[in-house]
Amino acid sequence: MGIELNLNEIKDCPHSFVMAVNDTMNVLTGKWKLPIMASLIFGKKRFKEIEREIPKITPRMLSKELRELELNGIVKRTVHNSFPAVIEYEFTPSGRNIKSVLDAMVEWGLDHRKMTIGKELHSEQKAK
Amino acid sequence: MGIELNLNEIKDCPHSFVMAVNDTMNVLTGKWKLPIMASLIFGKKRFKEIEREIPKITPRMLSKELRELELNGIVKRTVHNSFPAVIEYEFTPSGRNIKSVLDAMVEWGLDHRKMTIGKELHSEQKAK
DNA sequence: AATAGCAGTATACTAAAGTATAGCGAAAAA
DNA sequence: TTTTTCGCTATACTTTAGTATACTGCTATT
Repeated sequence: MGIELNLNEIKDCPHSFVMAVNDTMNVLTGKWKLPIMASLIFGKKRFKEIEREIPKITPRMLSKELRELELNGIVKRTVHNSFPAVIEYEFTPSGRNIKSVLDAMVEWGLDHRKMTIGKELHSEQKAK
Repeated sequence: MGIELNLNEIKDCPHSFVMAVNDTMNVLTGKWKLPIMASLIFGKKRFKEIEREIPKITPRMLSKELRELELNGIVKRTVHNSFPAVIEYEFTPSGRNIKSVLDAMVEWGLDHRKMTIGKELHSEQKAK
């Protein structure tokens, strides 16, 4: 599978590929998405727990990003009907699968650093 | 390989993984990076060629994004000493390899759509 | 001689993303 | 009874990303 395109494919079917990449990018972009996901790797967490694990995040951003992740089907929000209500966040199955994308990113990223040693300063990579 | 973490790994070595993911995200984020890369898939291109292939891009953005891609070691810029000078952009080897990340994104993206049919409107995914 | 193409840059602007700070209503702890 | 915790929201602000429009110096074409 993949984006291996010959000249027929590029005329016939790349639209769904482009959409798929866009969907994935939508899930991953935003300053706090990855830290939030990292904090959910080991299981359910409550709002304040996540907030504590990500020192500089504001509740506004955490709330906003969690809502997006929920809308996009990455994270499931559960309200337990106890008093006071306990609310928990966790990955959906599909959300957990995004690890495969992160794996590919880790692999390429490490490789890329190896291949570019001495050719550039990686500190400049952030200097946009 | 990958981000498969046990409790030892998460204490000892995740920093390089996090940096690797960040490097990859830096390469992929920005409205025009993917279209530009798509236009370079089949080989070298000149500035104006790329510009023509991406109808709504402005020369300012094209210039900026190409410069970033170059700084990040994804794209190579070559000035041929003909008159007038012809300037060409092409992938570096490492840049070409990022296809592996895009493949993973296509795969997850398609899968994710299948898994969430009926559960959400994908049009909402863009509505941040 | 005038026009068009190349490879961009300059300046000014709008829109989107992110931050800072404060506060809410309910309940539990001190 | 005051304070703290939970799970957020509201308002205002700053910063970053992207757009619009014009222009440059050079060469080639008409």
